[in-house]
Amino acid sequence: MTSPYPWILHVDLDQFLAAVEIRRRPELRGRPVIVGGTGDPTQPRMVVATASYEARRFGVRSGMPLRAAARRCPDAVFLPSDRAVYQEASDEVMATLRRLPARVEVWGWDEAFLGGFSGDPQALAVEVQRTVLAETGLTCAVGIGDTKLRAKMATGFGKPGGIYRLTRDNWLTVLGDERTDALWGVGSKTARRLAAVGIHTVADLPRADSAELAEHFGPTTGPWLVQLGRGGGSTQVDAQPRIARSRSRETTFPEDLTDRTAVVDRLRELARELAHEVVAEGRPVRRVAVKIRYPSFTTPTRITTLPEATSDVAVIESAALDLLARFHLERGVRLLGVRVEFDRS
DNA sequence: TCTGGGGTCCTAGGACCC
DNA sequence: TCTGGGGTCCTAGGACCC
Repeated sequence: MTSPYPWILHVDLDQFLAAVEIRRRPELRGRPVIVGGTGDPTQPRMVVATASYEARRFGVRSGMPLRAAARRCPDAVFLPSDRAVYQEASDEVMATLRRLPARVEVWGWDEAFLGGFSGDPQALAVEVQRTVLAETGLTCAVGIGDTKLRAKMATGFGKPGGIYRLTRDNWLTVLGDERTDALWGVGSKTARRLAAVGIHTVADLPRADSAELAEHFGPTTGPWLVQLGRGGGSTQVDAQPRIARSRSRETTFPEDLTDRTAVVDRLRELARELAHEVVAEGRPVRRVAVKIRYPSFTTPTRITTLPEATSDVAVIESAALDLLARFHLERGVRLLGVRVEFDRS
């Protein structure tokens, strides 16, 4: 049977970081596992990256301070975040997906869109789950949709481990009464601003006047919000690897830095590390930014454009130090960050 | 519960040029 | 003469996502 829909699948690994940890330590299966920071829940200024479903039952969520997680779930196993291992596991999963008869667009560590296939999307979704589990030992939810947005939102209903389908036929039935911040791309701030102009639910958005929303939210964002309410948007799945536009390194210190020399030293380290990394990858740097977070949590950024793109580590480092001179450092520094941007081509 | 790290994209306003 | 209009580049900040 031919389908009137250009199907897209969205694949999302279940509790990815925790699942990877459980895979290498099977004795953890069934226990609440919390991954984040150094894995020491007595340390401040560290947060949960991923909590296993067992830990989520205690109310533990991503982004929660580890100390708060430990209060809610004192018996949990706390593990440090091990980026290299997660990247490797992610590569395994993506390689597995690429062997299936579909284009694969990687969307972060634990997500991908699949498109450009023919045939039954339900059968492919089952095949995705079966193959990923067989070859990597990891489980995933799969969303089926006729746009990327619908596929992505569908996955949420499939979690964990299930399959769900959202199309133009059931979009508003399923999501129409939900608050706007249920949408992928609408957060609490935008939801509040939408509510202020009388838009409360997903179904309110396609009824809204695009021009009026453009007045409130800008020429791109306004019409995009209306589209979002319809579940519309891109149907393109692009297998080309994405070329990063920027790269950054940042550190929150266990205790605020109060000594100017210490701040300078740490910034120098961050800038050098980052510069060496991107230079080794053959990516000349065009812009350099420095970010500071004060104890008050205000977080200004200063950025400069270099006269020309450079692969000279010393030039990048000194640009960062020049930017640092434009900040007040007297009241202490909670976080220091450096970002470099590349020329688009 | 005192709030990580790594990204992307959009908007607003000023500078500058014709 | 008291004030044009468009285009582009740059910076700073905000919002959002995983």
